[in-house]
Amino acid sequence: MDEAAGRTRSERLAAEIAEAIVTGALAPGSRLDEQAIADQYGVSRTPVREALRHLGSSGLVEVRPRRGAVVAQVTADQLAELFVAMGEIEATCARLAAQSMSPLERRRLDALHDAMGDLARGGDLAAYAQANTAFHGAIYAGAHNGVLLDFAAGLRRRLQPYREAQFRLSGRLARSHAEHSAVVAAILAGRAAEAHAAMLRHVTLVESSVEGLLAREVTGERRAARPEGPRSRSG
Amino acid sequence: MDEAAGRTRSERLAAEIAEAIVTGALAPGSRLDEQAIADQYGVSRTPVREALRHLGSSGLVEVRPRRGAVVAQVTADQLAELFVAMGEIEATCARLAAQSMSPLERRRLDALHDAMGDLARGGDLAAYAQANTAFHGAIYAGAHNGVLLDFAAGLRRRLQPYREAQFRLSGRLARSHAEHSAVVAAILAGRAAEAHAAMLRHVTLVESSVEGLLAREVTGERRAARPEGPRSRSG
DNA sequence: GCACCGGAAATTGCATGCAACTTGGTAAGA
DNA sequence: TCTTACCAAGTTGCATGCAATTTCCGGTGC
Repeated sequence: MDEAAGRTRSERLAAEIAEAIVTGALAPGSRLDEQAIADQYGVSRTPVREALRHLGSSGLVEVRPRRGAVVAQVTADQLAELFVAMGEIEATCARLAAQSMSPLERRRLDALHDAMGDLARGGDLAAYAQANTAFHGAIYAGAHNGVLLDFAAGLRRRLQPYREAQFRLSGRLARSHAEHSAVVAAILAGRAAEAHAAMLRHVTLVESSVEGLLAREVTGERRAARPEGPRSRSG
Repeated sequence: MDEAAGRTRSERLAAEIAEAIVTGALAPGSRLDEQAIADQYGVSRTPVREALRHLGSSGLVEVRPRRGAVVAQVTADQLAELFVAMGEIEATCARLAAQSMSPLERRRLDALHDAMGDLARGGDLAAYAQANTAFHGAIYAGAHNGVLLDFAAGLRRRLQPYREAQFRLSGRLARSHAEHSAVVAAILAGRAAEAHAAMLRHVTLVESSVEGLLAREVTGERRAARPEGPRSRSG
């Protein structure tokens, strides 16, 4: 039946709404009407409210007191900040991983990296993207720090839509794999500072390539999405 | 009178409960009975539930589905992870601050640091602790990254109880100020890598001094595992 | 004596209802 | 025509009530 029986309705709602957001089914800026969502899922407003609050504290939705919730509107500035933070956290995890990964973890990272080389040469975008998530996840885990792991995972989820777009660029796969090679080599050799630098360089390049896409999307976007309201975003 | 009039009851409740936790009025592990809290604050359970969920996602309380909420129980291992993460984030902010602080921000940081020198020499623990929060906050802000700022502020709040204990140690004030000097000098000169290293060293020293206190506190309450987890797994 | 089992109390999760606030639209006045 | 006041509709915040689950406690069997 429902294998999620142990979880509460609000948890399942939060998971479903989050899925709808990261997959793009709910566009940024969309209003999240409590009653409408409640009707849609056949529950009352109470668990919907809890789910929205939960997503609010994870940054996926923006809850404004007495004014309802909307799918988090990521401005260009905020996206840049997210990418910088992501890069720094990933680089930190890479440095810690170089210091404290177990031999088994290192072997697995190496094997995963090798397998991704085949995927990159084969040009399988979807498979590479999935393996890429596992690759970065392995490095987060290798840092042996649950706090950083949670933070990195949350950031990655928020950046998921923008990150996927980046792989559509031709030639990014081989380049991504080459950058990974530098990271893996440093981690396997235990060269912490080098692992940090290599990962930071990698994510910074991802960021700059995404920024190109974003510039087109944000500035050239038609009114179809209808952002909630042009609030003065001077900062 | 009530300057929090614009905020909702659940927000005020969250702030008050958080205050009670970080000040130690609510001990770690305490059960947080919804009805009891509701009666205590003269509200219904609904806003209490929302406040508890909010605090749950910030890490201050642990909410277990269908089993109620308790003040987050921080084990020795988790505390170590929190300090490591805090140190890495602070160091990252220091490096970014060295790169991107405005001249005004640098002057203000320098002035604050000077003022803290007087407080340290005067031995005013409370004033120094307050200024210390402002000092680190200035560096978070100097990184010009709201994501890292939020993360650092959240971590700092969770570590607040343990951090305060550390200042009670004699001689820590002068030592703290000396370590700050290295950080400030690097930031003002724009030496990013040096700022990173100096801040990491500073926070690591704070961590090790707190670990001594914690060892006594934790073992006094309940027999805990060895403070240093087995990093290299045998098997 | 100890483990196991069953029922009652307590507590959480959710549904429903109402009041307060926000918002969109309309009309009056300058 | 633009601004402002106001009113109505819609939405959120909160209180209350009920059902489901957990927890506690006493009894029973081994």
